[in-house]
Amino acid sequence: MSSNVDKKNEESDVCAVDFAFRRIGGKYKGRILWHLNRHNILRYGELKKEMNNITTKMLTQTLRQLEQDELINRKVYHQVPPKVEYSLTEIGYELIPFVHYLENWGKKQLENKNQ
Amino acid sequence: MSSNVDKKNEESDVCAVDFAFRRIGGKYKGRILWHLNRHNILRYGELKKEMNNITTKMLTQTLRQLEQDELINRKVYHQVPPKVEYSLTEIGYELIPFVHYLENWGKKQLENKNQ
DNA sequence: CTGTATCCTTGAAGATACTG
DNA sequence: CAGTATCTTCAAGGATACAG
Repeated sequence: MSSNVDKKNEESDVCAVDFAFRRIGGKYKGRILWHLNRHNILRYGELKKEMNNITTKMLTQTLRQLEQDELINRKVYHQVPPKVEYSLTEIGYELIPFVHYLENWGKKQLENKNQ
Repeated sequence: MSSNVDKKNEESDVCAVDFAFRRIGGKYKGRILWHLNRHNILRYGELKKEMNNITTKMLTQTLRQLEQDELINRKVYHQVPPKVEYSLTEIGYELIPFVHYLENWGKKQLENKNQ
């Protein structure tokens, strides 16, 4: 792999940007990471309430993607009724500074708009 | 505005995250910012080459959005043939640290994958 | 060279009903 | 409680032709 990376290093850099954007893109991923960071651990239902109006389909689907990309942990308690807890993985946690950075940037833009 | 922000501060925080994600979401925005930062100024055609396979429709459309959100400048030289230069605004430039953060994060994940 | 204008395809997201 | 399963809608993105 490193053989063809050498000549076109710029390309692989861009791919990394692209790769990362695909990982955190979509309508809900940023907000889910934000909430999970704020609460450390959230059950499915708790997260759904925080997300306000998201459908179960979208929430489940998005959580599965995040889990597959290893940005979040999913811990199932085999009880009745069931209990499932979500939390950030280390990799996911590494995105938090960036989420906060974006949040502050966004706040700044919103303030300027409302003046 | 600040009156109803007090009681539900968390909500406005999330909105800022959401707001920012919409600004830099989409398939090409991150990469465009990345290239503009790298080259300072790029003409339409140069940027198109850098972007590799993007259609004129998508490139123009995305550039117009970025311009409207004041993340980039568009400078037209009324010549024949025309010449248009794109560059980052100050606001857009403020997103660069975040693009780089994501880039490094992405590189790290890609390295782990290929091992 | 820097775009517009159309038409078309695809995938993301939403609504709703149902289940272990 | 924590999801699945379908069906539908809609906007993002792509292909192609043309223009100032």
